[in-house]
Amino acid sequence: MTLPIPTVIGDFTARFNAHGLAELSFPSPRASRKSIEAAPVPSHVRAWVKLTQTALNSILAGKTPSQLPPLDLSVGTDFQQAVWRELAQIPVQQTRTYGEIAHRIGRPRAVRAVGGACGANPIPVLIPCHRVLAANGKIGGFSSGLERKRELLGREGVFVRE
DNA sequence: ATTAATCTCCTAA
DNA sequence: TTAGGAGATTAAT
Repeated sequence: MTLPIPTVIGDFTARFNAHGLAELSFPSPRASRKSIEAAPVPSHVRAWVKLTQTALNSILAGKTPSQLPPLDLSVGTDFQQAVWRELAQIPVQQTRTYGEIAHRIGRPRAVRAVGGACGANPIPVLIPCHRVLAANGKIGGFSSGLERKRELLGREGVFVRE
Protein backbone atom coordinates (compact mmCIF):
# COMPACT_ATOMS: atom_id res chain seq x y z
CA MET A 1 0.00 0.00 0.00
CA THR A 2 1.77 3.09 -1.28
CA LEU A 3 0.70 6.55 -0.22
CA PRO A 4 1.91 10.15 -0.40
CA ILE A 5 2.95 11.82 2.85
CA PRO A 6 2.71 15.61 2.64
CA THR A 7 5.37 17.51 4.58
CA VAL A 8 6.85 20.98 4.70
CA ILE A 9 9.37 20.09 2.01
CA GLY A 10 7.05 18.15 -0.27
CA ASP A 11 5.39 14.80 -0.58
CA PHE A 12 7.31 11.79 0.59
CA THR A 13 6.13 8.44 -0.68
CA ALA A 14 5.54 5.72 1.86
CA ARG A 15 4.82 2.05 1.49
CA PHE A 16 3.03 0.26 4.27
CA ASN A 17 2.56 -3.45 4.78
CA ALA A 18 0.88 -5.49 7.49
CA HIS A 19 3.56 -4.65 10.02
CA GLY A 20 3.90 -0.94 9.50
CA LEU A 21 6.01 1.42 7.47
CA ALA A 22 8.27 -0.57 5.19
CA GLU A 23 9.72 1.99 2.82
CA LEU A 24 10.00 5.72 2.50
CA SER A 25 11.27 7.84 -0.34
CA PHE A 26 12.10 11.51 -0.64
CA PRO A 27 9.84 13.94 -2.40
CA SER A 28 10.64 14.01 -6.07
CA PRO A 29 9.71 16.98 -8.24
CA ARG A 30 7.84 14.54 -10.44
CA ALA A 31 5.77 12.71 -7.85
CA SER A 32 2.16 13.63 -8.30
CA ARG A 33 0.11 14.45 -5.31
CA LYS A 34 -2.85 12.34 -6.18
CA SER A 35 -3.26 9.08 -4.38
CA ILE A 36 -1.25 6.20 -5.68
CA GLU A 37 -3.74 3.78 -4.22
CA ALA A 38 -7.09 3.06 -5.72
CA ALA A 39 -8.23 0.81 -2.90
CA PRO A 40 -9.68 2.35 0.26
CA VAL A 41 -7.15 2.91 3.03
CA PRO A 42 -7.87 1.00 6.25
CA SER A 43 -8.12 3.08 9.38
CA HIS A 44 -5.05 1.61 11.05
CA VAL A 45 -3.02 2.56 8.01
CA ARG A 46 -4.40 6.07 8.11
CA ALA A 47 -3.18 6.23 11.69
CA TRP A 48 0.29 5.18 10.54
CA VAL A 49 0.20 7.81 7.83
CA LYS A 50 -0.54 10.46 10.39
CA LEU A 51 2.24 9.27 12.69
CA THR A 52 4.63 9.23 9.79
CA GLN A 53 3.64 12.70 8.73
CA THR A 54 3.96 14.33 12.13
CA ALA A 55 7.22 12.53 12.81
CA LEU A 56 8.68 13.73 9.53
CA ASN A 57 7.58 17.30 10.11
CA SER A 58 9.02 17.24 13.60
CA ILE A 59 12.41 16.09 12.41
CA LEU A 60 12.37 18.53 9.51
CA ALA A 61 11.77 21.26 12.06
CA GLY A 62 14.70 20.04 14.12
CA LYS A 63 12.61 18.60 16.90
CA THR A 64 12.49 15.13 18.37
CA PRO A 65 9.39 13.26 17.19
CA SER A 66 7.13 12.23 20.05
CA GLN A 67 6.19 8.99 18.38
CA LEU A 68 7.14 6.96 15.35
CA PRO A 69 4.94 4.63 13.33
CA PRO A 70 5.84 0.93 13.59
CA LEU A 71 8.71 0.20 11.23
CA ASP A 72 9.09 -3.05 9.36
CA LEU A 73 12.77 -3.69 8.89
CA SER A 74 12.45 -7.32 7.97
CA VAL A 75 13.76 -6.79 4.45
CA GLY A 76 17.25 -6.37 5.86
CA THR A 77 19.81 -8.93 6.90
CA ASP A 78 20.54 -9.35 10.60
CA PHE A 79 23.53 -7.10 10.26
CA GLN A 80 21.58 -4.40 8.49
CA GLN A 81 18.78 -4.52 11.01
CA ALA A 82 21.27 -4.16 13.83
CA VAL A 83 22.69 -1.08 12.16
CA TRP A 84 19.27 0.41 11.48
CA ARG A 85 18.12 -0.14 15.03
CA GLU A 86 21.26 1.58 16.24
CA LEU A 87 20.70 4.50 13.91
CA ALA A 88 17.17 4.91 15.22
CA GLN A 89 18.64 5.64 18.64
CA ILE A 90 20.61 8.67 17.58
CA PRO A 91 18.85 11.71 19.04
CA VAL A 92 17.95 14.64 16.85
CA GLN A 93 20.77 17.15 16.53
CA GLN A 94 23.39 14.56 17.44
CA THR A 95 25.72 12.72 15.12
CA ARG A 96 27.80 9.56 15.14
CA THR A 97 30.57 8.24 12.95
CA TYR A 98 30.44 5.05 10.97
CA GLY A 99 33.06 3.67 13.32
CA GLU A 100 30.97 4.42 16.39
CA ILE A 101 27.98 2.62 14.95
CA ALA A 102 30.17 -0.35 14.11
CA HIS A 103 31.49 -0.40 17.64
CA ARG A 104 28.06 -0.15 19.22
CA ILE A 105 26.74 -3.19 17.39
CA GLY A 106 29.76 -5.21 18.43
CA ARG A 107 31.55 -5.25 15.07
CA PRO A 108 34.24 -2.62 15.52
CA ARG A 109 35.87 -3.46 12.19
CA ALA A 110 32.75 -3.57 10.09
CA VAL A 111 33.04 0.11 9.47
CA ARG A 112 32.67 0.06 5.78
CA ALA A 113 29.89 -2.45 5.96
CA VAL A 114 28.02 -0.02 8.18
CA GLY A 115 28.22 2.45 5.35
CA GLY A 116 26.74 -0.18 3.11
CA ALA A 117 23.89 -0.82 5.52
CA CYS A 118 23.19 2.89 5.73
CA GLY A 119 22.92 3.02 1.98
CA ALA A 120 20.44 0.16 2.07
CA ASN A 121 18.27 1.91 4.65
CA PRO A 122 14.69 1.68 3.38
CA ILE A 123 13.35 4.40 5.65
CA PRO A 124 15.51 7.53 5.45
CA VAL A 125 14.93 10.43 7.85
CA LEU A 126 13.01 8.36 10.39
CA ILE A 127 15.98 6.05 10.45
CA PRO A 128 18.49 8.87 10.48
CA CYS A 129 21.27 7.63 8.26
CA HIS A 130 22.04 11.31 7.62
CA ARG A 131 23.25 11.73 11.19
CA VAL A 132 26.26 9.55 10.50
CA LEU A 133 29.39 11.47 9.52
CA ALA A 134 32.91 10.39 8.62
CA ALA A 135 35.45 10.10 11.41
CA ASN A 136 37.26 13.25 10.33
CA GLY A 137 34.15 15.35 10.84
CA LYS A 138 33.40 15.60 7.18
CA ILE A 139 30.07 14.78 5.67
CA GLY A 140 30.78 11.36 4.25
CA GLY A 141 28.51 9.98 1.58
CA PHE A 142 24.83 9.68 0.93
CA SER A 143 23.32 7.53 -1.77
CA SER A 144 20.27 9.70 -2.27
CA GLY A 145 22.30 12.86 -2.71
CA LEU A 146 24.78 14.70 -0.53
CA GLU A 147 22.74 17.85 -0.97
CA ARG A 148 19.87 16.09 0.73
CA LYS A 149 22.04 15.03 3.62
CA ARG A 150 23.24 18.59 4.10
CA GLU A 151 19.72 19.91 4.09
CA LEU A 152 18.53 17.42 6.69
CA LEU A 153 21.45 18.17 8.95
CA GLY A 154 20.96 21.87 8.42
CA ARG A 155 17.34 21.62 9.47
CA GLU A 156 18.48 19.91 12.64
CA GLY A 157 20.93 22.67 13.31
CA VAL A 158 24.02 20.57 12.76
CA PHE A 159 27.02 22.27 11.24
CA VAL A 160 29.22 20.14 9.03
CA ARG A 161 32.72 21.28 8.29
CA GLU A 162 33.83 21.79 4.73
C1' DA B 1 32.92 -19.90 -5.23
C1' DT B 2 34.56 -15.31 -6.90
C1' DT B 3 34.30 -10.65 -7.64
C1' DA B 4 33.02 -6.08 -7.47
C1' DA B 5 31.13 -2.34 -4.92
C1' DT B 6 30.18 0.24 -0.42
C1' DC B 7 27.48 6.66 2.79
C1' DT B 8 35.13 4.05 5.99
C1' DC B 9 39.37 4.54 8.51
C1' DC B 10 44.15 4.60 9.67
C1' DT B 11 48.98 4.91 8.40
C1' DA B 12 52.74 6.64 5.96
C1' DA B 13 54.77 9.62 2.75
C1' DT C 1 46.94 16.61 2.17
C1' DT C 2 46.96 12.71 -0.63
C1' DA C 3 47.67 7.54 -1.65
C1' DG C 4 47.03 3.11 -0.53
C1' DG C 5 45.52 -0.88 1.66
C1' DA C 6 42.85 -3.48 5.32
C1' DG C 7 38.58 -4.85 6.40
C1' DA C 8 33.15 -6.58 6.82
C1' DT C 9 29.22 -7.27 4.31
C1' DT C 10 26.19 -7.81 0.33
C1' DA C 11 24.52 -8.37 -4.45
C1' DA C 12 25.82 -9.93 -8.67
C1' DT C 13 28.40 -13.09 -11.70
